[in-house]
Amino acid sequence: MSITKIAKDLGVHPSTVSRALSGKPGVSEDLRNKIIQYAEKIGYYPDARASSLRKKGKTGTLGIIIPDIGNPFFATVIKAIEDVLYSHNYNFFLCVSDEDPEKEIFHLKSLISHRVDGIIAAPTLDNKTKNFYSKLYSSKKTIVFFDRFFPTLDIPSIVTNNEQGIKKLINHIYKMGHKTLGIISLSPESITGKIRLETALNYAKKLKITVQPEWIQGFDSTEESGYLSMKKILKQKRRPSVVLILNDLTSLGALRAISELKANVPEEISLVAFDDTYWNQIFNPPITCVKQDPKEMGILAAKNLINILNKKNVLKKQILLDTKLIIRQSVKKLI
Amino acid sequence: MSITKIAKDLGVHPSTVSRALSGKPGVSEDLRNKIIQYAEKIGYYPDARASSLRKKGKTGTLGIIIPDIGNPFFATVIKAIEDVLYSHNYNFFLCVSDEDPEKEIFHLKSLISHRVDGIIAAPTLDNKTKNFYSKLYSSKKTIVFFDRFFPTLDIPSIVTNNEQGIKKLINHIYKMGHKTLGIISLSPESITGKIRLETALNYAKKLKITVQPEWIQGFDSTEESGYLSMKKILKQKRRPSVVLILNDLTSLGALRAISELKANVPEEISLVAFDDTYWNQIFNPPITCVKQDPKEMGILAAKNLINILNKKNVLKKQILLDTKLIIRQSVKKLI
DNA sequence: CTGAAAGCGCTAACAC
DNA sequence: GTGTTAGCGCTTTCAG
Repeated sequence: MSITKIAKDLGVHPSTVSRALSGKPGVSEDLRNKIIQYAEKIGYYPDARASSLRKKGKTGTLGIIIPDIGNPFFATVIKAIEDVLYSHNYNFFLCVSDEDPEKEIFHLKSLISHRVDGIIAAPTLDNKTKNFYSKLYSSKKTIVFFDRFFPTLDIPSIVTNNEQGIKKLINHIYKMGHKTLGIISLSPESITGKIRLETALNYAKKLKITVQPEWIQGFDSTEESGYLSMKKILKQKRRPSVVLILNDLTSLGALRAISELKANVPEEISLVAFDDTYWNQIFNPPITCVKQDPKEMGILAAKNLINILNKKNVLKKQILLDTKLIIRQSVKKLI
Repeated sequence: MSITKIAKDLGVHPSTVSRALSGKPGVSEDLRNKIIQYAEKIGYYPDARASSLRKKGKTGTLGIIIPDIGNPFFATVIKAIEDVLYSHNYNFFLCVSDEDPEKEIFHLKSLISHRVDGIIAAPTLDNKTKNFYSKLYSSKKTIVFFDRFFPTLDIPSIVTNNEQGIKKLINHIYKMGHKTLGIISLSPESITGKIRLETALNYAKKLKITVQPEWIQGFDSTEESGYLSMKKILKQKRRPSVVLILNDLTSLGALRAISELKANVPEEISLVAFDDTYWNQIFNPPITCVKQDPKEMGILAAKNLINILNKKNVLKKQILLDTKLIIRQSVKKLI
């Protein structure tokens, strides 16, 4: 199944076959058709490796790195990226980092070995990964970050305005009269979680909303952590009037805990969440939240990468996406 | 950044560099170390294309084809596959078919061009795709199907026992005393949907459960379809006592319709669903359902493929996975 | 232990 | 129009 074999079988030269199959001029229509038909008949598909190797050009492949496909947020981003890439004829390797710097670097090396044209990544924020991305970038590899980025690296990125989102939520509960706040946080390694938590604490302080240390729970960005954290908060004798949950999977767990303990929302406890996923609308009552736009994030990341590859101008290096407050019925009006 | 460049810089022969870097014997330790250090210093990563081209061996890459990453079921399968592949050092191209035969065939061709070692696919069931897979398989490509398969093709597959799952659900509602049943079905192209629907209809008939034609709704496998279908059923003056929903995304939509219309489950209407995803547990009341095992499906698909690639024996060609009935509180007891 | 030469499958530049 | 030649980056003989 190679151009050489076809050439031999048809008694012509390999270069003629190459020209015929790749639509280049310089072959008579008769011969071209004969070659194309024969190639189809024997089920020939050109070897992309050999072709890209010889052309010294692009491979038409990209690498995408995400921490977790199980998270609907990332699944949605990937879906949007896929859409753009397909319409531009790119294939991509999907790499899962599990937030593990070693695993991420392993994948990066392998992507480089496969000579991908570019990399779209939600990077694990760690010194090792930072150094590696930095090296790659200075050796002219095309990289676009989404969801997270390294503040000290000048690599294009598409990130949600997390501070804005948190402030919108806290403003809302403030207006509803809440003065005590609990928080279900994320993995301590998550920069996203760190930013959201810090913004929440600072802004709550500014508005004189009390956050007792024992009201801050969460050890991880998983459903399990959300579940256990919410249970811990609910079992305290002095509870906050409202709990802020910092992402989608943890809020799923928190909601499960609430269902299980049959806590009444918003009468006994109010709830607000970062991220608007599937379940926020069908919970009883529907959850007030701040919505990121993972679809837009994916589209922008992919388009930016492609623009850079095509040497087109990229308008902004760092894109900050707005969040949207969606008011539902999970916050009790106290005033 | 090539072996030749390293060889030139160090004044040795490319073949020596190759031996040194790939851990082959026949290089003095001193020279080997010198070469390895130099390679690291200049950030050299071997060209996987050139290497696999020359070795005439495997590329270490696979292709995965799914209809939709937005669907949590497939996201979970992918996650499991990724886990197995990573531990066996395989990279993979992720391809999304959108249930479009043309798109799927386009992706298949591109996977072949990239000379993937094997393909794991939840195929779109269509004559065109069937013929294409059939051709690929007879030309010795390694393929494993999951979630769906072509009954007339002898290609290994890992599929859920859909009939069993539906029967478990219908048995349950029968025991609870229900005599009238509505169904929210899937896309007419979905073989999974077809099997589930037919089994439900036949088995209901057998148990003398009535299914009026206007109680069968659904035009698609999406959230939207589930939402609109449930609304249609709820608005009828003569309604079934229980509604069976045939997958996860449609049940999400159905639950949204129920929340919106404030229908009381299970007092006004009972619910059972195929698939146990995130939201079944946090809905009020929690949804009785039958659970597939997407994780197991992914693990088996990946392991089977790897076994075949390693010429190990595959125990069973067609694996049928059991379903599990999870009884919660969405079905009213009528007797 | 190291070097030389050949070739994986393909394409681009150059002949005729 | 078609053939010839060279070489992308790598590995694998075979020499020395």
